[in-house]
Amino acid sequence: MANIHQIAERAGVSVATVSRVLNNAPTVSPKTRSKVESAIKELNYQPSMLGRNLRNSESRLILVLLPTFSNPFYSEIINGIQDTVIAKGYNILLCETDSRPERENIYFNMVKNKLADGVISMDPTINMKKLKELAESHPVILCSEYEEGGCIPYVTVDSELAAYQAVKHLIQLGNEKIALINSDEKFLYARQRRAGFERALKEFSLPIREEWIYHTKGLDFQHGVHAMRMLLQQEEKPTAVFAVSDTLAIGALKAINMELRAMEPIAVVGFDNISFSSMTNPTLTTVSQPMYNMGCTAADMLLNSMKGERVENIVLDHELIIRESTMG
Amino acid sequence: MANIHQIAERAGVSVATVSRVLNNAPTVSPKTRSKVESAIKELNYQPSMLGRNLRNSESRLILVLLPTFSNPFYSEIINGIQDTVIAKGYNILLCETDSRPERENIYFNMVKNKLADGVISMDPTINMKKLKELAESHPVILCSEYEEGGCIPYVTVDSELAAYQAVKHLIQLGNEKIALINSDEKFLYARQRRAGFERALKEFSLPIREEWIYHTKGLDFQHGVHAMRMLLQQEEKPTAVFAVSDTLAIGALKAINMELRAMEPIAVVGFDNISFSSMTNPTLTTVSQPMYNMGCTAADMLLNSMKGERVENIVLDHELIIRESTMG
DNA sequence: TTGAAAGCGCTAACAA
DNA sequence: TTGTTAGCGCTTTCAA
Repeated sequence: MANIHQIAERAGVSVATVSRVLNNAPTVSPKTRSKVESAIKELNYQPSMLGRNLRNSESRLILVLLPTFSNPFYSEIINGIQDTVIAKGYNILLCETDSRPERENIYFNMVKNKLADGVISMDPTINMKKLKELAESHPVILCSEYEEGGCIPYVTVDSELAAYQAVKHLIQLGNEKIALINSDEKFLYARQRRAGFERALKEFSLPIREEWIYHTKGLDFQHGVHAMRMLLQQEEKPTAVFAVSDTLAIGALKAINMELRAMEPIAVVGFDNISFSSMTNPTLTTVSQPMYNMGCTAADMLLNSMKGERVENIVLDHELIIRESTMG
Repeated sequence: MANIHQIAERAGVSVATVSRVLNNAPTVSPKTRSKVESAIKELNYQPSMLGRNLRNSESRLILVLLPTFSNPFYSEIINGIQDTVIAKGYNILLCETDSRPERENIYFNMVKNKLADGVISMDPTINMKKLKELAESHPVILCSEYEEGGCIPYVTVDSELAAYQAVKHLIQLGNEKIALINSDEKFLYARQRRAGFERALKEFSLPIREEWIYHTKGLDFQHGVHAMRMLLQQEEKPTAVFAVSDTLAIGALKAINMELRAMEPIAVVGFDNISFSSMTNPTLTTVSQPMYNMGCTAADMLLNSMKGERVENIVLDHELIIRESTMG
């Protein structure tokens, strides 16, 4: 692989001139430019990012942190991030933390080391203290999960409102016994969705019954299956369920299908509108988050923040998608 | 952020010595070492990857190419790759080509630019000519999709055999009218799975009927739905379907559920064993590919290849997972 | 056991 | 308009 000196030599100019051509500096005569350009072609030269990055003290890499690849919710967000940053000449370093703190450290060091220019975190399990520390000296954006009253800019949806509307929908269908399948309430979104759930129940003077609130240990389908089984073991069974994630809701649907062949159907609402949610039987009523757009927005915010601009928090619109799982 | 000079100054040694401590060189006296180490601690120093990478002419980044994030098949493979390379001090640069050639170029240039040390491609739509060119001078491994008789090492499963076994399973269940939902046969795996499909039919003297072979334009659920609808419009309907991807099979299941309430069930077999496949109703019989293991293997092969070792192609075992969709 | 110095490939300030 | 040169932060050779 040729380097800039060889190009300079071949074109009979200095390395500075080659660099100018490479960076489209306006102060190069057309004649010189074309000499350099042919040398570049002839030697099939590609400027080294390593050299450029060191010199410019940037890597043009964006670190994207997510807890797991296996929840399709993240896939669409990543699409949005990737499309946006690529258009600006950046790339993404996708990092699954798997909720393992030692991984977090690796990634934070990459940023401190200038191996990544900024961070978008979608990981609810992240060490917020360390992230805030990082954010003091490096651009960081939170996507989806955020910190209330924190100093790191975020893009998200109004989880409380969405949950409220989802549960209200169940109530208006005539359900009075509504269960909640929640994840761990150490996560903000979990607390918010629970709050929305409770607000709807209170508004219609329905009691909040702890035995109908189940906390899962994760978001995999299997956790949803397990949660629903637990709920179905109650003496008095709920007639409807709100699950804080489509993956949990789909697991719940599965459990209902398996255990309740002859019983009255149980209405189910999920959250996220992952593509699989229209493939289940029945199809899943769910809260649609604008995942792709959320990714684009997070990326834009980060790029702006990297330019030194102040960025504002953004709350995107959601939508309740009504499908068969709440249509009897 | 401190640099190596500041550490050297603080510790009262030369930068060479600091570098030696950083790299655990054995020729540093314990006393000097501890002086340097405390300087590092005091200044909270992290060596810059950018400088190190330039000097060593490596980036410790592995480029992973995939066509799309939205097929969960890839998620598990990526998990395997990531776990393996992280253990060796590498990270992955995950790149969705979206089957867009201009993106491919960006990524190939990153490798040529030394911004990535090697490539694992899982993208069937990749420009194989260019990839081969790249592979002449850089480490490249193909994962899942590969080139027969090509020179790039690969890890995959025996698609033909797996398809044969899947279809044989359908035949042994008594099905004589078996449809194939295939993707575009420009992909090797599609041709191989079709070959396995045909081998099974021939072995049992069943005719191969073109009207029961449908080629989709993609692997999304919706393509499976559409394909199944087309098949159900045939005068003579198949009694069983083999789909070359779980996503297509799940779409097919959906179409069957929607259109056939009162009809005889149609048996369905998929391919990949994605986690959704046990959440459908009925659960999906499918060919399980060892996705995580495939990812680990691809990563190991690449790391070996980067060390200059010769690597052999590897064909991993698959397994037919029989579930409700072929149990009447 | 340690240090001085060259150099990885590039950009940019300054000079001409 | 172009060239010279310093330097980004690190590793490594050579010499002491």
